[in-house]
Amino acid sequence: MTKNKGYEEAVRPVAFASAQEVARLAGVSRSAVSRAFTPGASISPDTRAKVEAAAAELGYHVNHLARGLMRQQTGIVCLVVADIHTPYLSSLIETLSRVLQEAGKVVMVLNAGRASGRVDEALRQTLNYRADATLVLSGTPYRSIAQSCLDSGQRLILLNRDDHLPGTVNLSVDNARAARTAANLFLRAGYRRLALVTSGIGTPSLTARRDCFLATAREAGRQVAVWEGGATAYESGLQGGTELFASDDPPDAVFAVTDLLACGVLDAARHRFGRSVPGEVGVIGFDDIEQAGWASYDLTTFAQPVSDISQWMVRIVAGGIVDEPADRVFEAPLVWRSSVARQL
Amino acid sequence: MTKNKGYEEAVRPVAFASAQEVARLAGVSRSAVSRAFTPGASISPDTRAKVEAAAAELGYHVNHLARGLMRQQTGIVCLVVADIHTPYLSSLIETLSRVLQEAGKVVMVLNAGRASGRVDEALRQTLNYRADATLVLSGTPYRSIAQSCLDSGQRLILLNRDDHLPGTVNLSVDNARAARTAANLFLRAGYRRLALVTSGIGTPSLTARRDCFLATAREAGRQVAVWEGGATAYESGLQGGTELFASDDPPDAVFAVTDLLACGVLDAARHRFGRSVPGEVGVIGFDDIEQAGWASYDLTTFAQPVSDISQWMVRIVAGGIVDEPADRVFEAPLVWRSSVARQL
DNA sequence: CTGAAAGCGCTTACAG
DNA sequence: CTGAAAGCGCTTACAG
Repeated sequence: MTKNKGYEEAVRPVAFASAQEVARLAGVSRSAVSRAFTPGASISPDTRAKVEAAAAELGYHVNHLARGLMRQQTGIVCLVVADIHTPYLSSLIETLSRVLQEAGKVVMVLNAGRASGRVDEALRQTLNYRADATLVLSGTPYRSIAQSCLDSGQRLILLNRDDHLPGTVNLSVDNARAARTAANLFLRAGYRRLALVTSGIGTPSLTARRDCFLATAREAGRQVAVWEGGATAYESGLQGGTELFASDDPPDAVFAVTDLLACGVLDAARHRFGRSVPGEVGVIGFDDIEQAGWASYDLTTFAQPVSDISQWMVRIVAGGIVDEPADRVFEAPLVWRSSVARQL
Repeated sequence: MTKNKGYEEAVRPVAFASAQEVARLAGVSRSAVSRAFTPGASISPDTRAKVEAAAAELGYHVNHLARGLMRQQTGIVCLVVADIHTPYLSSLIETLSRVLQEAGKVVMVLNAGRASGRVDEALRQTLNYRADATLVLSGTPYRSIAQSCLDSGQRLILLNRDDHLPGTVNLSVDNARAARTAANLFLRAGYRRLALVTSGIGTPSLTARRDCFLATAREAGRQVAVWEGGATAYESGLQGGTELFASDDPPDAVFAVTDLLACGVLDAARHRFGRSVPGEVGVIGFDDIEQAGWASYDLTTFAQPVSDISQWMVRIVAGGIVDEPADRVFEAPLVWRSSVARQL
């Protein structure tokens, strides 16, 4: 309350300088200070200079909280995400935060954990801080809370979700096509005993990859051994691979629905069963995480269009897309490496 | 300005309900609404119930921006960080954001890129949004801007920085001890031609690891081949390893100052020179990233005390540490795996 | 326990 | 181009 009383005596006030103080020092009005920090506002070069000098002297920084209260936007964009440490998501966050910042936004990260309900809790924070937009990178919000976001004027963008909530923008990746390509790659190369490894987490993306891979194999008259379990992580791939290769009819080709899983499968094949890759076992992953390119894996996979997704999200957030439908499906291009033979 | 005029006619107002509206609907004062959302405020169960009912009906969410304006804190904690996609940093962000949220804070991530000056730009944002605290995980801020943060009452915590700016809290890891341990491990096992691989980025941590490794080897009467270059990444390790193993006097033990580098070195040894690890070449890394535990690497390394660091940071941010010196050096425990022999 | 009032730090018509 | 004034949505002594 009296935070700035006694200001004159204090050597170094532990508090922020206000526009009021800057105005006083510069000998102009409070409004002039405001204008000096508003691009495009009408202010003479002279008073602007005076304001800037005073601001520098006082160490003044516009309070964006107060500004957000007046303007209809705060500049805050929320990222709702779980498993931040995961290679794919961390690169998405990396590039998303970069382009968002370049667009003048500031990003708030809400770690939604893996527990259910955490997404909704995050969305509530989003509302509390009056975010201009929120990008849901993992998990699915309940309709009611999502509706609240929409009602309050927030832009809500969901990544890889099935349920098209009206008012929401849905971005996704062409999982079906990639899964079909994976199956055909195996079949054409001459692999005969196909398998699929996926986690126990049934996100729409993973489910789509699984189903399309199975469908394509079936159309070609092939059975597919399916291993499903655990988290979407290396360990699950290692375990799944181990169980598959230990079975009576071990596969010679496995599509792992994620690179993390694929690395585990590959290590199981190579280190636990001494199988050569791609000669005895072909492996295909999905995501093109950095490790997929490392010499020990050199995984054939599909690249997440991280850059395209980020750019599109920013365009939506920055209001660059209006009236044209913002929903979009991005391609995940095949990245050829050496974990699957071209021809056996 | 007239955002809520015409509210009665609108089917669904695209705007936020205010405490004022909640008060009207609940038949209480504006203050009562405020109290209903302030833990510990004096309010009767009866009026609280009325307020909650009205709030639910209107979809009211306290505006934390306005709240932050009045209280002396915003609840915002900024993370200034570069290379977010990197395994070590992404796990630090993962656990930091989790514990911070559990402590009732909200985290803003400022991607400082790798360019110089970006840290200062980030710190300026920190000031604009009146963050309660900011944690600098990468890079070094200029004194002047750091001083501004301190002056404005922000808590400023720096990770692994050398320059102890007064007023700032400095957290670091015992790099010296780890590097010494690495050298001794090699020497005791019987490795004879030591090498060190580090990046061209001279952060205090990397420099300390390098210097202490070299000093320990020197004390034992050993020369160390040093490769230094590139970013702190797998590719640099691969290149460094390749050049070292191709030299006239190739090493039989290399300490890579980071796991990412170590993975590259190990792949160079194994895949480009057919050297067996740990029999012909021993490799030690630092960080204990997830990949260090993967079967293809199984890297002996030192674990970043991510959890301890996070917990300590949160205690400082939440005000749990007062008057006692908050600076701290954490140990990075050795993680024994199979990339270095116990005895050749 | 409760309400009226002042105030946080800003922006933006409005009138000059 | 400029200043006085109203208002954004909240909290918190103050007085009852």
